[in-house]
Amino acid sequence: MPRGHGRGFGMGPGWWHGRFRGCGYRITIPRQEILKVLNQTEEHLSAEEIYLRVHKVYPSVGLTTVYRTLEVLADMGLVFRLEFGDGKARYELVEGPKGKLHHHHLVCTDCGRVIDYTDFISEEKELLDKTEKALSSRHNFKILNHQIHFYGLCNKCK
Amino acid sequence: MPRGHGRGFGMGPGWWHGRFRGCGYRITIPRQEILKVLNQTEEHLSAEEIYLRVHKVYPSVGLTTVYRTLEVLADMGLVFRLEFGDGKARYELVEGPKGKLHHHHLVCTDCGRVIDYTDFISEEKELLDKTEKALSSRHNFKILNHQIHFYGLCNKCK
DNA sequence: TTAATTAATGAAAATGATTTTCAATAACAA
DNA sequence: TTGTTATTGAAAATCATTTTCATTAATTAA
Ligand SMILES: [Mn+2]
Ligand SMILES: [Mn+2]
Ligand SMILES: [Zn+2]
Ligand SMILES: [Zn+2]
Repeated sequence: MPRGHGRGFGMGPGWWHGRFRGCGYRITIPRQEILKVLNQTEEHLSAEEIYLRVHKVYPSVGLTTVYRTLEVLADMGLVFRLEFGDGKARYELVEGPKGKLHHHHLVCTDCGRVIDYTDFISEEKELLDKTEKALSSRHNFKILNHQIHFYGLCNKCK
Repeated sequence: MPRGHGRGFGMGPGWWHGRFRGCGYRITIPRQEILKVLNQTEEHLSAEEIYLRVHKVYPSVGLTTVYRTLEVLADMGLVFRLEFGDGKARYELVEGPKGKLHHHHLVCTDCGRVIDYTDFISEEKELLDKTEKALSSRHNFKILNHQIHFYGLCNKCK
């Protein structure tokens, strides 16, 4: 198992410390706890849901700080901010628990359930790369990332 | 040119009348004007932008009605509601002006510009179909539609 | 056509997520 | 330890969207 960027659960001070310091950010309890929450779930949590979980352990942490921290983390490229159309933004680690990396989403338009689509068909990745390059040059557009959302009805709702 | 669903600009009462009646909806001036606005632009307008344009012609039409109408139109499957991450929803006709159909979007994270990506690579469509089928069965999920958003920097912003 | 029915509307108020303000706090470099 | 200043929490502000409710007007029945 590669150790370069690897990170498990009991890794001491947290792999993100260096990243923070490098950007001139201070390491604070709210920031650590918010990252812990994100690293402990497979869900796509809203700011308020994250707040509630942090709040259980550190009741002094406020919702405002959660919003601010999530913005910082998104700017640093540590978390993705996702909108599935239910009016609130949702967040997930770019490099999620169990080393989960880039993936796409199935969203149930009825109950709001979100399924990560990780069974990545290799052809898809290739085609996406090719498409990104074509679009990049055709529209003189520097593509940094992309999102694919499938909307429909989950097994319970259809 | 097929006439079945075809529609140009000077088509009289509007091709959507039948659709409305079929759903039990009444045909009103606000609804007609909102559809006109959407049919006259290639942009991805917010509710307020649509409101401003309708308001110029019919100052009595209110923003509330624009929101309500857009919801109806989305439910009817005549318009798509899109979120590009700037905090306001944007709308476009499913079957846009010049007969533009399904397409994807390039979004500039700096200036917010949205580019329709219609230069559709045929392989992409095929692969997407295949992927939809695979996901459908693997997750027992009924996929109704999908969105692909590429985020990055446009020629002016990079 | 006209009257009756009721969907649709507009204004104002309410909502809910997110952002801003600002004085107090705490991280950390020296 | 101390000084500097980034970060914080609470409260207020903002902004898009929704709800409420009395009025209006599209459609239907006569
Ligand atoms: Mn995910
Ligand atoms: Mn478009
Ligand atoms: Zn569902
Ligand atoms: Zn731009």
